[in-house]
Amino acid sequence: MRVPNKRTGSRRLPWGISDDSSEMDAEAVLQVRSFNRTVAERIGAVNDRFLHQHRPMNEARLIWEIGLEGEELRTLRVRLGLDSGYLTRVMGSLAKQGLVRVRSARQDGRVRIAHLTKSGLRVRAELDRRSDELALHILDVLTEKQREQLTSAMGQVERLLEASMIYLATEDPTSTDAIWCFEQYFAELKSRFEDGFDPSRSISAEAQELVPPRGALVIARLRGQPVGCGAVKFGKKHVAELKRMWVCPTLRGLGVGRRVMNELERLASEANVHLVRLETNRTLKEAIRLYRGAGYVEVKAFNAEPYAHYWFEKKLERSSRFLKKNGRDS
Amino acid sequence: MRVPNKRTGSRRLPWGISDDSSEMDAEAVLQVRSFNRTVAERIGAVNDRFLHQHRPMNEARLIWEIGLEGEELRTLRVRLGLDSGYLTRVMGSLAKQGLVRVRSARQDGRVRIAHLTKSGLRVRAELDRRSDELALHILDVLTEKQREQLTSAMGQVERLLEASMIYLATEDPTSTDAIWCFEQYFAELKSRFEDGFDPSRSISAEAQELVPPRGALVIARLRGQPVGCGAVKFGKKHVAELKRMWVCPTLRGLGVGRRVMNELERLASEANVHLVRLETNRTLKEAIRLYRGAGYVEVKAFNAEPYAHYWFEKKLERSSRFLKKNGRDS
DNA sequence: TACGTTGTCTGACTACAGTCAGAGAATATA
DNA sequence: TATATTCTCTGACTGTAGTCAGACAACGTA
Repeated sequence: MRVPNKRTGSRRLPWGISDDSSEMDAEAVLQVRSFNRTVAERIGAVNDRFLHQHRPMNEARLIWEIGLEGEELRTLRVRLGLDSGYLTRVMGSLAKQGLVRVRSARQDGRVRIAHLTKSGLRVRAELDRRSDELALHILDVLTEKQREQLTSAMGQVERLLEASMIYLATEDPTSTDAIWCFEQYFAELKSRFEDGFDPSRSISAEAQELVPPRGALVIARLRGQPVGCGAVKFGKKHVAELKRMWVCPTLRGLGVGRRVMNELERLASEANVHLVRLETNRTLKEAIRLYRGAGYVEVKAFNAEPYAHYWFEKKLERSSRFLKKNGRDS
Repeated sequence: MRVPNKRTGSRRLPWGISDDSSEMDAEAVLQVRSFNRTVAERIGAVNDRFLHQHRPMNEARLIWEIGLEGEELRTLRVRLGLDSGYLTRVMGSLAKQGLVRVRSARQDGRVRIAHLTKSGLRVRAELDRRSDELALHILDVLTEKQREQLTSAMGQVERLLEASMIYLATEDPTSTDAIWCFEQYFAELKSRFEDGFDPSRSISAEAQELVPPRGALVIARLRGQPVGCGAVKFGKKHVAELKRMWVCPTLRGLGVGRRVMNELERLASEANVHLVRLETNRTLKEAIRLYRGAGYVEVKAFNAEPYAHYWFEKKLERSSRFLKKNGRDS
């Protein structure tokens, strides 16, 4: 796992939030530790035994992930993080038990596809059932009110833990993931703007403008999947423009946009930018709130972007803060 | 693990709460499942790798559990649920690494006691540090507000999951655990009553009165530890009395008292009791609320208990509910 | 057509988790 | 004093997780 890397990676970002990690509430740390111990370790172990009952964990995971429609081995390998030789063996064991059948793909003779047999599907349904049963067993003894409290608290913990697992990286704007993010972004603009959105009418941000030294693209990821992005174009006279700020709808309100923006500002600052500007559409209320909250102030139009209603800018403090932080943390 | 037993055990109790488990909110079940998957499996696995880094899990657990003062092997065996042969081997491995020293106990030459050496203590401190670090890493990228939300939600989840892990059993009132519970109960009365509490002045409930056919003692346990109790004395004319209702202070408000009471009522009902009575002191406000909420109504004093201010009673419905439920669930 | 790449499979490992049967010493009990 | 019990230790297992190197066929590309 990349936990240590992720960690040092996050440390280097001067989000302003990690500022006080040394003075962080000791009670909070204790609560998280206690939670880890009680829930992640103890409940986790009980879960495994109860759910998989006599079936090796990886067999159960595979049966689950193959799903009803079958799945390519290479996909499974990546998704479950298994060694290719190991996967072959576990798959062979499942095949010997008559739970899966593996065949080559039509289009590409190299890739192999696993399907669940009928009895494989039965086993999968059984896993599903036990999962339900475990959940019911937990809820069973609680009162209605407690159940509501528990599920809502669980949802919150999940969401915030996921937030803490999101990490940022500067990436190539021509990668498939980058293009996917841009598509999501455009699709959202199109659906939200009062009169749609046509990228060709808007001010461009070509791929070559989003790589050093002309700019940068930051992608936020959760478990390897892209969940947000933001770009910056370094212009003349120490001025830069923010572009394509997008966060996956299900993960909004968790500060991802803020983190992306801070990272873009950091990159701009490193590129000797003194002023960051951006324009936005009036329908993007969360974004506008984000900008204002981060210290952006409204100015009059500095370009002719047809879809924009507001123009913002923010002076970057060129104090020793960033340098000091980078020096201290890296 | 005793999960399955616990489950059927809990199913047999007509708590009135588990009534609707079949119609239980499907969303709640989905939320719990999702939580189990995300938190218990994923985060749990990351935890382990990160915390133990290259050290076998059981070695790490042992180092942790031996603690600063040392611990008897038999205690460790029970606490961690390890096979005795296996424990010897793991302990041997730790000894070979110079992390622990094992010696025989003075009083009893059979029992062996493990102590951490200096380098063992260092390793333990390192585990401790990494545990902190992991917590910090989770909190790191969150805003102050999110941190508060997360820790409070974590606390709630922990508490409610623990509530769901509490199970009840009818037990022998002369066991050390039963006596411990009574001591806790008396100690609490003594500290809360306006003029203290002296058990000898109060109406008795001897051990032999709390075993069938004269009565029963129910003990609530969490991870094997007693955390609450309640007793019932079956009297003449189909009348029973509730006694010694106590719940560990840290676990109040989770419905444990209610569950104990329901179980006592069920036992009374089985013993052909029609009316349950109890008396209580005015300082025990939660208990009074519990009784009223469960359908007990205040009546005039039916005994001369010197510490009582209120007397309550409740008619047990002798409908077919209990019988039907028992028939259906067992 | 040659060559590198991709995806899979095999063999040969290591290490940890966990179980079972039985030996042996120290202690408790009849 | 004889016998049972408690606690630990040893040996001999099984099964799962996980790694590494290399073989090989199918495919894409120069």
